[in-house]
Amino acid sequence: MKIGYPCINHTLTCQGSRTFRLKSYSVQNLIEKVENNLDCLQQILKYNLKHNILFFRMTSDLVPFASHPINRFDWQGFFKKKFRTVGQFIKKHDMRISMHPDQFTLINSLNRIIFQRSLKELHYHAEILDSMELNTSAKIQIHVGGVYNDKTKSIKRFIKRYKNIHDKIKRRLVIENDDRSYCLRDCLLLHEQTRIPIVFDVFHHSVNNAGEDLDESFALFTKTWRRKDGIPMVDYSHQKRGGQKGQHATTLNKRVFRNFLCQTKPYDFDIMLEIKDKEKSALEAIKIASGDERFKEL
DNA sequence: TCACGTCAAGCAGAT
DNA sequence: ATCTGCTTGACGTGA
Repeated sequence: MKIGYPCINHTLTCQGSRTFRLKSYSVQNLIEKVENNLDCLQQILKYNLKHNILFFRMTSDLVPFASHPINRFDWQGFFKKKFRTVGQFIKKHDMRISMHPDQFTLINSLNRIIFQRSLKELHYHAEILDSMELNTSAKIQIHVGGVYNDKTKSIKRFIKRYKNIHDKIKRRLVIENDDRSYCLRDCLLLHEQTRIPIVFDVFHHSVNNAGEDLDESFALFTKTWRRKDGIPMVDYSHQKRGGQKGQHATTLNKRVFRNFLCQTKPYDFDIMLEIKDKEKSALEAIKIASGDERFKEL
């Protein structure tokens, strides 16, 4: 069991995920920003290592506009050494990495152009992880996509398109149950046809499910991961106190988290904490988990 | 230095 | 019709 947080670190002063406007695009600008982003990533990873945080979701903004037609720059070649160095650090310390392309990445879109754009975006994510020479336990997680008033058809469209996707993407792609359209049961249906592993989002499941309790859910989704995929991944969050239904919590509720660890005792998995205060909650979670025999110490 | 309009991209649900 | 959330606000112009 490893515990982590997504994308940015609020303790460090470095500004990660620095991007710029399309209007100010230039190769010079791109190089500058990528350099900054990679430096910042390195700082974050160092911080994480120091604090026993061995799971991290890298921002999709490492290379701004990488999948946009405006980009004709060979950033993979230019930054080859730097990506490799970061990757070596990750591997040396046995860290786990994931990425989460944003909501515009839709394999099952009705619009073929959106699908094509999404492939490019996925390709970009795969290139990042490949440049770091990480194995296939480093994953790219997406949601199933839109429903378009016909879930059955939309799932079928996903499966059909998935089958022709390049293996470079496929070997890293995992799907996550979401909070309104595709629940765990839908993802399992998709898994049967595609063998895609499922990232289980605890919070999404609590608001969108087909009646499975936590234990049943874990029994089901953990089976979708094979050895080469690494151990199963879980996105963890809970309801923001006093906030609107579905809003992510701003700080970790320790009692609820302790209870969650207790309820899932029979299973080993890595936890991505989707809590607004990021590394602060990760540190709390690690404190709580450190008594747990599943938890991985340095 | 700071305020604030705007930023590549889509969908669903709430208002 | 318009706004909001999504994994993360932050860029950059104009005063």
